[in-house]
Amino acid sequence: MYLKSGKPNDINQMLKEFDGFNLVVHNCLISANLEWGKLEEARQLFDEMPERNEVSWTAIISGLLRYGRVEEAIWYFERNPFPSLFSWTAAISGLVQNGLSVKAMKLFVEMLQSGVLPNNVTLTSVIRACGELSDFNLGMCVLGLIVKVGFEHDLSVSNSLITFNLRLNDTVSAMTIFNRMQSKDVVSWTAILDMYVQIGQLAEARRVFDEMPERNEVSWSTMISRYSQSGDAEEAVNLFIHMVQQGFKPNKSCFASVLSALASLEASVMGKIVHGHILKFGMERDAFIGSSLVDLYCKCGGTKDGRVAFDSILEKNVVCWNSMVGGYSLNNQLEEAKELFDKIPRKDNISWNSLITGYLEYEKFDEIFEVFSDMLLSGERPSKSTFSSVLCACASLASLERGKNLHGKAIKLGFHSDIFVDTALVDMYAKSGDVESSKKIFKRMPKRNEISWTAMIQGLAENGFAEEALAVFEEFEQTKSFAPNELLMLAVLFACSHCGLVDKGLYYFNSMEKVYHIQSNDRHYTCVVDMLSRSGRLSEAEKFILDMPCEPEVQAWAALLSGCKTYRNERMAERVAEKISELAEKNPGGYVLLSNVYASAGRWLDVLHMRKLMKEKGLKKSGGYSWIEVRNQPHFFYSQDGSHNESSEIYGLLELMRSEMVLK
DNA sequence: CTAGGGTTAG
Repeated sequence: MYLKSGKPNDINQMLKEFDGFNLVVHNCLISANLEWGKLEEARQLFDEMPERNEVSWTAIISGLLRYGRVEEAIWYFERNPFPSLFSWTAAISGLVQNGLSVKAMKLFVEMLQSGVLPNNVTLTSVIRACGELSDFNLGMCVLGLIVKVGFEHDLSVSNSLITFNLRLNDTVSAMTIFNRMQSKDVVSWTAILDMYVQIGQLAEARRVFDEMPERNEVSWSTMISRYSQSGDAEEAVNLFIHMVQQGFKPNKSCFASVLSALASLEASVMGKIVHGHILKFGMERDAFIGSSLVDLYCKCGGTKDGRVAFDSILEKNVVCWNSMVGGYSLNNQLEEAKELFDKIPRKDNISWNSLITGYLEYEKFDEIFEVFSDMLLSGERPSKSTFSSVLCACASLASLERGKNLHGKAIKLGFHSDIFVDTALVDMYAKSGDVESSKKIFKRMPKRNEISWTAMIQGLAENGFAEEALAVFEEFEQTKSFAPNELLMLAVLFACSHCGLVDKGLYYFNSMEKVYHIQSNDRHYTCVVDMLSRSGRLSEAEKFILDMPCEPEVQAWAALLSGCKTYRNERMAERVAEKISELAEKNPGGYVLLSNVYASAGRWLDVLHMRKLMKEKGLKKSGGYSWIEVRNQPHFFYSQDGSHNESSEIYGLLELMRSEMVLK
């Protein structure tokens, strides 16, 4: 009683005052110290004992294993003069818990050879090891032994067998065992609940949960984490609230799951309340909870609070570091991200990807290639998400050479038919102007999602193959595998606009809400205005833009203005220009756009006027530019001037080529 | 001495 409720120091003090030595009291003290996490004290007590029995040995072995001190535990195990069933079991289960299932199985065989028969506890650990190894045959051997020793109707053993079958995706066997069990406990029910989630039947899992005869914090935790993992964060949080209301005390796993759900909802207020509870229980130093807290605060934009949570984690694992690096990346604190990244003691794949994703989000492309080559040098194997990020950078830079190189690496690493990598490749080749390669990859993709289709349609349209883009869209509609999304429809409208299929475009635009139930946004409207303006249906375009339910983009007016210029409608041009000037007052981009629009319309005086106006207002947005890559080196061409240092040569050559073409 | 639940990127 005293040991369970008392403070370790008081009791250790008592022991010193205790006259003489009592083996039983001493053993109790060792287990108590282990319970309190006082590993060194427990070890010292053990080492100083004048005599030890099998309980002492078992306690120290299992205690060391509980804290992951495998080698020391084995050292004691090998010197144990009383190799009883208990100490064998302690060693085997400890090894399994530390992920050393092969070692555990070897020990189990040794145990059998030494003539000791397993009990139900030993068997549960051994079955778990078979499951971790996903070894069906090994599992069947153990099952034979179970039947032989007569434990096939044991509750714990049956529970373990359910999990073993689930791990091997044999839900039928798992269900059979569950149904045949005479008595079931909360573990059995929780396992079967998880089975329904595994086969994708979350609703059925919820039914099991609601009808379970008995629930504990693990059952709650399972259900909450499953909701969170399958993207239903609201339901996860709801369930958490119910759990607390019903008087269950959430444990670490549960807090970690609910924090993750709150992070995806960016619910900072609720997050702070939960954080309060965690502080009350003193669990904020835990690695699982800590990394979830870091993630929560960073997703809500508070990297400072995130950092405080990070710094208070006692034993940081790689996930903690990754969460913090990802948090900085997310909030455009890329220097902090890199600085922290460099300090990660043992980086994993996600560490690299978190940093790369940050650079991608904020368009720091050079850094991406730098980090990527560091990654390769460090020996870390890029994953499919590494490839999709780095390929995306190549696409943004239209960097064909680098893209091809990556394509080769991806094939070598066996990512050639991964949906994410393939989509990134389709996009990269299309953006770099190599439509043929883009098409080739798209055609042989075994599976496609809406992003793959969008990349292909957009890619074709942008490279001047608008009709083909529309043909691909029609092919998409025939697959009927999923409904198009707004981005896909934007690509379709873009294609219609670029091949003059105005009525078809209008048809698609009108079917967006009616057929596909997609809310059209300002970019879709701009596309339609562009479409109408290009084909000379100017008054229709103007009416369309004025009837828009949302605020039109400046680009919509610009498209109309450009149409006015092409079809020489001076009066409308005046009206539109007026409108653009109004909008341009509001944002700096507007001025640049306006000056570019005027420039292309040939009104140089107005251009000069606009640029002057911008200068006066202190607006410093650079004009548009274009670039091309030669031998991995980008060359930039700005629209205002001949800023490229070989521009006169380039333009000269261009002129020469033009005359050649005319001569032919 | 045991079975069931946990955090990060895309």
